[in-house]
Amino acid sequence: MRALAEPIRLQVLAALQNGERCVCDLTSDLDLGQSKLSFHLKVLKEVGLIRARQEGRWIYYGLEPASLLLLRDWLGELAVACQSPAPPCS
Amino acid sequence: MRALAEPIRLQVLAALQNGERCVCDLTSDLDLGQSKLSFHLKVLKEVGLIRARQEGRWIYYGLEPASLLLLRDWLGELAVACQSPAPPCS
DNA sequence: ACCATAGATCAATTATGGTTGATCGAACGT
DNA sequence: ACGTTCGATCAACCATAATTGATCTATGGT
Repeated sequence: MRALAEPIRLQVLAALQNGERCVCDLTSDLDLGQSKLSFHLKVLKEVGLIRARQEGRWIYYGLEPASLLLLRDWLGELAVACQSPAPPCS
Repeated sequence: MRALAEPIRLQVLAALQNGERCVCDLTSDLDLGQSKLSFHLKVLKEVGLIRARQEGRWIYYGLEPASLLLLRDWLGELAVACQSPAPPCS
């Protein structure tokens, strides 16, 4: 969850929404320094939100649908039963 | 999204999962200092994830289902179209 | 073998966000 | 009107995370 806190990382996820992209494309897409982007990609990869695939000289990053759906379902469950009446304060 | 970054705030959301609770109950539920809890409640309220309702001397906090479902749907959309083939790197 | 490029990593700095304790305001009871 | 309790707020401190520039590794081309 902390991984979603950073605006740049949300941009990265949005940029990967339509499929894999290599790092060099992402740097120009999002207009970011190489080091900065690499840092955020690492954070996203460590928590399992994205995955990396090396192909020759380039590395393609893509979303990891399973973990996204996990988060999605968790938010859904929160929203289900939250309308119960308040218990009286002790 | 930044509001979900902090572990304590996730605990608060979980504590509200089954309905409203007043601040005094939350402090004992989560074993938190009053000041600390108040700070995190403020953050969650500012982004619209929870709402406050005053009843006499007490204030009851509850989840805001609409915003939770909004986030939920956003994660769902991310996971839909992300399996497209990677465009070749320029 | 050599050079160029993609990308990761590291150390130093900076910025951001969380914690703590004290104080303040509002609502209630007597 | 007074004391008490709930909860918000503020200022000072502390911790964590992001940025920057340089360096390092690996791959591919010539």
